[in-house]
Parts: sequence; C-alpha cells; structure tokens
Amino acid sequence: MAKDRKKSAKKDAARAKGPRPPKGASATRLTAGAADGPGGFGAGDRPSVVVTVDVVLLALREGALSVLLVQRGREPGLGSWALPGTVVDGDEKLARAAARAVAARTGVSVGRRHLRQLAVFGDPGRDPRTRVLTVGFVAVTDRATPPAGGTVANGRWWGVGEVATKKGPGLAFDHGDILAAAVERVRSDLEATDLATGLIEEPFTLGDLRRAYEAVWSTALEPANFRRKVLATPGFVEPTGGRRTVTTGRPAELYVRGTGVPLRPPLLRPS
Amino acid sequence: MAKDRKKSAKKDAARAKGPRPPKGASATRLTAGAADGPGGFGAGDRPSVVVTVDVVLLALREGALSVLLVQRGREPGLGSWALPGTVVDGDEKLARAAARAVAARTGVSVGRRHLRQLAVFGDPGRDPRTRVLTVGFVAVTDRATPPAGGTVANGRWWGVGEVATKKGPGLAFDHGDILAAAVERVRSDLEATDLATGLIEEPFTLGDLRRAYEAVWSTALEPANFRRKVLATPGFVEPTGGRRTVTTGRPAELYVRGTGVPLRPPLLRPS
DNA sequence: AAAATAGTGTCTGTAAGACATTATCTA
DNA sequence: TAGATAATGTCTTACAGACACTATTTT
Repeated sequence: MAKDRKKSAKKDAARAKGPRPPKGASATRLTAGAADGPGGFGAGDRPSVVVTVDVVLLALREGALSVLLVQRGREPGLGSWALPGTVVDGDEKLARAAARAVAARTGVSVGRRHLRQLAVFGDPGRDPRTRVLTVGFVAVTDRATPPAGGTVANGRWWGVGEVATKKGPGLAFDHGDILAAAVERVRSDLEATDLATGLIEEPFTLGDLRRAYEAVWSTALEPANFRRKVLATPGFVEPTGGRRTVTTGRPAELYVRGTGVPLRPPLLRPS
Repeated sequence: MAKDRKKSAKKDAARAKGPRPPKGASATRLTAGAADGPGGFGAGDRPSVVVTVDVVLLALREGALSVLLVQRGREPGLGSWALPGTVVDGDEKLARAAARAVAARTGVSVGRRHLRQLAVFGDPGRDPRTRVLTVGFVAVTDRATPPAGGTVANGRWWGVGEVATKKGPGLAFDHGDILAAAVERVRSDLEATDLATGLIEEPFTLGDLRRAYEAVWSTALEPANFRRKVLATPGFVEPTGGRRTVTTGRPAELYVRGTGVPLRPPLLRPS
C-alpha cells in the first residue's frame, strides 16, 4: 500500500504544468495571512531581486580536472577571474541562460545531458539597492576547447588545483564557494551515475574512463576491479569492437557511452 | 602518480572564503563583455524578479509520511492548498526566510540541522510584469504539531499519499513538482545520512527508526539486518540504557540521535 | 500458555580489494 | 629481447539478505 503513495505523488507532480495563475499571486496569498509583514507585493512596492546564473564548466585537460574561467574586463576587479555567467532574461529558463553563458564563451553547446542545477548562492546585503542571487550550475564537457591550454574569447581553462595557488587566478566574489560545491557534486555524482563518460571523448578505453575517475576523485583505482565493476553495469558503456594502440602496450578495447544508467550499487570512492 | 593529483585539488576547493566585493558587481561585469545583450543592469533598467521560498515540511503521522500544507484564503484559487512559503525580504538569508515561513504556520522552529535547500523552481512567463522564482526547501520534524490530524493556523497535515488523490487537496501552481522533488530527496538522503532520526522523537527504539525508513521508502526492511547496520555505524544512534514497553512483547532498548554521520557504506533501499 | 515484539546467531550470496598471471603491442 | 599497457583469473574480505532461534513482555 505504501507503494501506491509514490505513484500518486508522481502523478501529481507531473500535473500542474498547464495554464496556471501567475506565481506572484501564490506568494502573495501565502504571505498574506501570517506575521510576515505587509502582505503581498504590489506593482510598485515588491522587493526586487536580480537573478544571475554562474556555470562551473568542467573538463579534463592533460589528465587534470579543469574549470573554465573568464577574465573580467572592467573595474572593479579588472583582471581577476570569475565563472562564466549572465543575468537571466525575464522570459528565459534558468537552464537556457546557463547554456547561453557557456556558449558565449566557448562555442560549445552544453547539452541538457550534463547541465545540472547546483544551488542558489548569495546571501543578502551586498548591494544596498538591489539583491542579487546567483543560481549555480555545473556541467561537464569532453572537449576542453581550445585543446592546448589556450584562450577562449576572454576565457581560459584552469586546473582546479591551480585556482587556489598563488600563481592561480584568485576568484571573484563567492565563486570559490560555487566551484567547491560543483567539484563536490561531481565527485558524488561519479559514484552513482555515468557522469564520467561526459568528461571523455568517444570512443574511449576503460583506461580513459578510469583516469577520469582518478582525476576527479584524486585517487588511484585498481584497474582490474574498476574494469569488472564497469562491465558488470549494463548500459554504462558499450563496446565498439575496435581497439586503440597509443604508444606501447597491448591495444585497448574501445567503448562508447551507454544508454545512461544509475550505478547500482554505486561505485564508491575509496575511504 | 594519480595519488599526487589529489592533494592539490583538495587544497583548492577549501579556499576562497575571504572578504569579497558586492555580488551585484560580479553579474554586471560578467555580462558586459559578451554577447549577452545589453551589458549590466542599471538602477532603472534591470530585469526585476521576485523571489519566494516554499518549504516542504515532512513528518510522520501515524506511521505515514505527511506534509504540511496551508489553505489559501484569497482568490484566485481560494480554498486550494499550497506549501507554506513567503516572499524573501531584501536583507534576509534564504534559509531564514524558509524557517520564518514554517514558524508562522506551526510554531515549530525548524533547526538548521534538517533544513535543506532543494532547488530553484519556476520557469518564466507567468506574470507579464514580473518574474517569480521560488527556492524550494525541504525540512523534517519529529513533531507533527498538532498531533492528531488537526489544524495549525490555516494549515494542516496531509499524508503524502493523500495529496494526489481525488479526496486530497490538489496543490496550487507547481507545488506538486516541489513536493515530488522533496520526497525523492529525502528518500535519497536516508540512504547516505542520518536524516531519518530527525523524523522521530527521542528517545526512540530501533523499531521506530526502522519504521521511519519503511514509511519513507515504502518498503519493508528486515529488522535484524537493519539493526546490524545501524549499530555498526558509529555516531548514528547512542543507547540511553533505558527500555520501553509499548503493549506486548519484549521491551525495546532506547536510543537518542548520535553526533551525525554520513553512512558509509550507504544504507541502500532494496531494489 | 499463547501471542507479540525485541534481540542474537549464522549461513549464504554478492561484490569489492588485492594481486598474480597472461596477452599484445612498441622500441 | 625488454618494457609497457591491457585483460583475465583467483583468493580473500566485507557486508547485506534470509531466516532460525532465543529473550522478555502482556493477556
């Protein structure tokens, strides 16, 4: 009987997408009855907030987990580095704004597949006139374009490990918090999802996939056990039949991404 | 050699907390240089957004996972039900607004311990003048006040399974989405954290704790194996030495919440 | 005593850690 | 050939599922 609950809840969730009254009205009403202060917000008197998105775009560059940062072109803080972001248009979905912010910097279209909302950042009181909230997103790509270590528009890739060092960029605002949250989220998602396949180009070898895990988790994994686990999970990767020789050694079998599955049981990082 | 990588990455993520310039300036600058449309937002011309919080407060009522809803007192939608929520004050932290919204309805102060940010909900285009975004929170409490099935101010508890049925309330706006996300989040958190202890009153028996898991997951668990797992996780629960007899049967040992730990390895729900 | 609930012990299966062995390439 | 990397096999350990059995209460 408890089983039924889920379904009905789901159904309900699926619902309520159609035409519905403006959201503002909801908030108004909910607020109105209680000790929340003056109820509702009229056309002139409502608290106004600016919403931005900031994207942590992660990729592997020469085996190191790296993040795309853009350099600021104006005062204050000219020359310091920040996450690519943008103000959300009034009629724009958050995820679309995030994709737009990345595309403007990289030309890379970050598919829906690996663009995930992280959290809202930004407590109040910075700007006296207007509050600014940022919705953090995290995305992974298999292409750190341009490949080398180069520049994209006014952006470039930084090793996640470099960012905090003295020679590193020194992030603006609370972007260090957002980056830290993104890295932890990706570390965690690698345990339970096939997210790692989004970090490497197809076709890939199991060694490539293992090195992606090792780069994100900063741990060495046992190749034999890793292989066993990956191949025992249907839908994780699919063999192409091809092989690849890099420099020396036995040629490795090639794989492409599978249909995408939760890893059950999860592939836990070593303790 | 993969070992070496880890150290630098770890160090990095922890940093970047120091004093920082206002957030608003960040968004301005990031937008300015790129093809994001008109750069920056001036005092008069910025896109204005209203931000609300909506809280999914969950508790166990007679063994069933339940959610606190409030009835709307005004048109449009008078008489329909919604999550408790409020407009975020201009100088207020999001979590504080969430706690305030709950307190206004229940008198219960939801501690920081189990109040978690879920996600941002609300795509654009409802209100032609102003966009409204809602930050969803989820919280658990060990007290479904008032206990019976009763009313709190203009709110009451509903079984999560009731909400979607014909006899249920029919949720306003996209609150069904938020509720579904909250339930899934709690289900998942039960696997990896001690969140379930927040759903039951202290002191509790291992049977109480197990029934909390069973209610949230809608599954029966093997009492013996559950006990073994819980007691094998240091910091999950602490014995009081006391015992409790309910009706019949051997008196059960009593426990209180431990110091709070991640469950490693996780306590996975049955497949 | 019977019924009910709590707690213990133990067998089994699954899967991960460790590591030896074999396979196949380049220099 | 040596050296390097990939792939396979196997032993062991950790832990969860299943379930029998014991313990302690109320009726």
